[in-house]
Amino acid sequence: MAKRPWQSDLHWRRDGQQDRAHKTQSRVLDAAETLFFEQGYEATSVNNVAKRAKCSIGSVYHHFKDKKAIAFALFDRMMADFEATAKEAVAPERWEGASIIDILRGFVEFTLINNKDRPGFKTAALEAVRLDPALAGSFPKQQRQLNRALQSLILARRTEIGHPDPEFASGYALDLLIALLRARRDPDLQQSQLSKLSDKQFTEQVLALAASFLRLQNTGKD
Amino acid sequence: MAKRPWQSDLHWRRDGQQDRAHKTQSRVLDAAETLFFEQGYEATSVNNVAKRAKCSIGSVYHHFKDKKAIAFALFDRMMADFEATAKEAVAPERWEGASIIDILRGFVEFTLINNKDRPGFKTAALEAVRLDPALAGSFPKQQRQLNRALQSLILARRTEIGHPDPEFASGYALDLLIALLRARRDPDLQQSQLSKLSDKQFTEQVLALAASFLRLQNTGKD
DNA sequence: ATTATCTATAGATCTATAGATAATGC
DNA sequence: ATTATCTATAGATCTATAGATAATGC
Repeated sequence: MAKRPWQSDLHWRRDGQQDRAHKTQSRVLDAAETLFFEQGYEATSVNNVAKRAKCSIGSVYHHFKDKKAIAFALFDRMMADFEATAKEAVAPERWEGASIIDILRGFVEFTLINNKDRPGFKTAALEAVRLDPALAGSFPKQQRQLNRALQSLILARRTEIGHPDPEFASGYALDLLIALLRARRDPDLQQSQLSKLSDKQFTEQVLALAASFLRLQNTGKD
Repeated sequence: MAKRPWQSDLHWRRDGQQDRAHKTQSRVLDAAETLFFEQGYEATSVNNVAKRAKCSIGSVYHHFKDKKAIAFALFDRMMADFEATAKEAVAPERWEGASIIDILRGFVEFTLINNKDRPGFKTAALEAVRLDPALAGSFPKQQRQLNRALQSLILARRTEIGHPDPEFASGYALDLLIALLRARRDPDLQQSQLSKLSDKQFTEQVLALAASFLRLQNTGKD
């Protein structure tokens, strides 16, 4: 496999050669993802991780050079997962015959599900960036790529857009959705009306807002 | 001074009786606010704090029972500052003759300035909540209060609102502004169009969006 | 024969205290 | 006389390694 740009020798991690090696590494990463999210990176000892992964501390250090390397491996795993999912999600053939609102709905629903399934997904990654500032660009870069892909899916349907500047409007509408999705997720914004809505209601509300901003024309489906 | 609900004996802190005592406590809190924000609570040693505050570690422990007590004192200070500022900001006499858009602009501008001046303001508070989950409600409660106060300022001008449900719309519009302000602040959302705008442009953009959502009528100010 | 796992522990922090010294303000 | 500050350090982690034992797969 080609080296990813965020990997380096600093991020040493053993190339497991046995089946159980891969399984242990996965268990360690799963344990770390949960604990780093719940308690933070520093508050989590390598012993905590080992215990939750049901292996010894020595085993952890056999697979990972040091504690940092665990965080870097989590970052790597998150980037790979994100890349794979994003690539599949924005494949043009997947959206043949779909309207702009269908695409936006797909994006919102996917994000809501992902936020629920893996709450620690991003926290761990941000930790890695703190440990090695050189990584700072990688994640935003990937998100920008996803955004651009979504935007070009939308602009391929620009006849639906009533806004005078479709380029600007489509980018701004995506920002809007991302901002609202985050606000809903944010634990200390639970006072808002946004958080009181069910997933379904939330989705419809924000889509209505985006549609009104873009001034989407009804394309005459059924 | 009356005890605040988030204070308790767990949050022990010496009642300084000399001038320099108050100054030292402030220096310690300032140092901690910065360091907790930059490196996180666990990664910051009490010695780090003492050094930045230009005092000894023994002095820190003279004023604060333990490391947690520093975080709690920061939380306390943030709550008090927030309360004072919010109370002044939403005083009805301050907004006599102002339109809804003036009020919203005031809110956005204030938040932008505060985010810039004290980036660690809220991080430290969130740390305290993690250390004592019983605090979890206090901050959202205060924000809700501010929101309600803003909302009632807006609803006092409901004749400007064209939206059929002013109660819902005004709450939702505030949520929208808060979400967009956060997205702009979020360091790993720097890819967005939101972050590319200047403060001035950003303010006008989000106000236009809120105005369009509320369907504000021009009240005839030239 | 190689790779993965374990136990035990050295060495490096870091928190919190003890005890001595200096500054304050009545 | 009281309060604030300092230095020095005990005791409790926590990271990372060494060295022995067990499992894998050629």
